Amino acid sequence: MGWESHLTAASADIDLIDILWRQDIDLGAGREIFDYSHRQKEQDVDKDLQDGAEREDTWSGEGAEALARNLLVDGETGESFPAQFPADISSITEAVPSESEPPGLQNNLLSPLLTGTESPFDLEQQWQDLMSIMEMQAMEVNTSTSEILYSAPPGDPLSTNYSLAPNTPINQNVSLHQASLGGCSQDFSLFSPEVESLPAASSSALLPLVPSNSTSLNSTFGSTNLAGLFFPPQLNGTANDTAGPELPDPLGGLLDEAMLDEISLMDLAIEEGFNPVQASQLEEEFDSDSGLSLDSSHSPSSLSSSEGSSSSSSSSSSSSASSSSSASSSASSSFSEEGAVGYSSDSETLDLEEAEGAVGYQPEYSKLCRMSYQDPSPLSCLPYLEHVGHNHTYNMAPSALDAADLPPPGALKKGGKEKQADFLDKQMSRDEHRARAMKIPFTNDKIINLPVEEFNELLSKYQLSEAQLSLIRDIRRRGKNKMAAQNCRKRKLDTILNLERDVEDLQRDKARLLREKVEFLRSLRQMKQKVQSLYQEVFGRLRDENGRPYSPSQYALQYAGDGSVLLIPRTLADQQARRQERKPKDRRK
DNA sequence: ATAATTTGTCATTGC
DNA sequence: CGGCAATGACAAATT
Repeated sequence: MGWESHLTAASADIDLIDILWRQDIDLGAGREIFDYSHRQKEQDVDKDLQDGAEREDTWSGEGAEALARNLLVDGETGESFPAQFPADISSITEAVPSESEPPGLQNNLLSPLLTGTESPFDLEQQWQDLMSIMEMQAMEVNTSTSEILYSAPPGDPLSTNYSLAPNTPINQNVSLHQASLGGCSQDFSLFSPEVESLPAASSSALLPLVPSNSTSLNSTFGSTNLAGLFFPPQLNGTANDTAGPELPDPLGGLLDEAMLDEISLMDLAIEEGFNPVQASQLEEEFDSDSGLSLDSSHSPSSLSSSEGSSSSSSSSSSSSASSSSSASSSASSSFSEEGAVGYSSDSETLDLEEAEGAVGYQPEYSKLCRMSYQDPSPLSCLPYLEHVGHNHTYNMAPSALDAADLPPPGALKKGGKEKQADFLDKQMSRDEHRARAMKIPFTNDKIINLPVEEFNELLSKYQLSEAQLSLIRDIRRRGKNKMAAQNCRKRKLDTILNLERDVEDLQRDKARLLREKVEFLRSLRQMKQKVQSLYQEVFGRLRDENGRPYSPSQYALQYAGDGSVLLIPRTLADQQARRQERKPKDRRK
């Protein structure tokens, strides 16, 4: 390969000569100064003559960058994690729809309760409305999780009902890490102490949670609302018999089908691996997993910082600072030498990976390794980086450079200078060859990277022909453009990485929100169940003037706004429930 | 040997 | 106007 490349390079050189001619002409250089033959000779010389000095220049910068890249690469491999996450999500989302199918199951589950205690519900209209809403939600929730959650045997309706409660509590323990339940539980306690007694397991689980954070739930479940919310579950039972399908959930609005699907999926996921208790931890882990990605917040800021205009980059900055410091420092040094000054800052802001990528000298890195030759180990490359840093010597005469350049680390062991020289020659850039051919008395590195003032000073120190001057100008122009292109690509890469990070962050947030939603729904479901049991308890203990129990089919309990509970005829309750239900629907539309 | 990537160069644009 | 950086496009070089 190497030889072939050489050949190609030779042909390319000829082309280059033509190009140079054109450029020279463009620049105004007289042909007389630059004969074609001359050029050919020069180029040939370039090929033949392999200056180590120029090579050193190339490598110094590149080598350092290459090293940096390796480090970065590792980091990137680490980043792969986030990628996994999306897959999980997708799988979850895909799975969701399937789960949504079995809504009936839940109804069945609830129905047993209803059958047992069903008819006797004499609830106020509000109660019914709330209940209906709750039912809807419960249905949805149940559909998603019913299968999993409700595995209780279909024994007596009552037993089944109660069985549900116990099951839920367990789930709560798992999922209920948030105070929402707490808030609910509190409400419950207010309502009636008995309720808690029924689902002992659930209540116990709930109680501890209660104190922590009930704000969200409380807000949603205002004192008035609470009654309604709680009861809905039971209503489900009753509603199923009477008007289950009819009642739309007011809360249902919150739960769109899509949402439900996701939730159901989430439920599955949670049940599989996400314990509610651990949920928070999991979330943290997720965040940490991003590791590379870091917090979403980081990314946006960093991007802006790096380039202002182009993109947002971000997250990497923080991470890069610590871990990459060593690598970054080396990289930065290389940068300065090459002259890609502009973006050194960017590289710093960026993660190691990014910085390296930006520098973009993977090939160079390999080259460096090759250069090191004697030291195949990657670590050996590091010393080169140091050299790179030192490359300033570069400016020295090429011959001196050659001698001093590579070998210093002790690389010269086997190969002999010749081999290394060959390598160096191969690594020399076209412009370096040209410069050598034209006998430019200073390094391309200087030509390219020196500030204008120093550059002019340098030129003034030598008497250079027009051809040499034009070549130097071209070298400077091309060199700067080369670095600009590298920076540009680096920037582009950074932008992409940052966008990917943002996507990962958003996916993580989405997953977290879904998890939280599932947990809330679960707690809500449990609360509804508790309300159901309470409702049954209360209703079952009511006696008419004759000491006989009220028929659930004829009467229902309704929760009044003032906190009182009324026993009203079923017909009234149903009517009120319908009225209240319809309004929310219209709003939705 | 070919396909895919990376890197260098040029032309253009805007500052 | 000249210089310079950024960037798209194309070509050469590498993998």
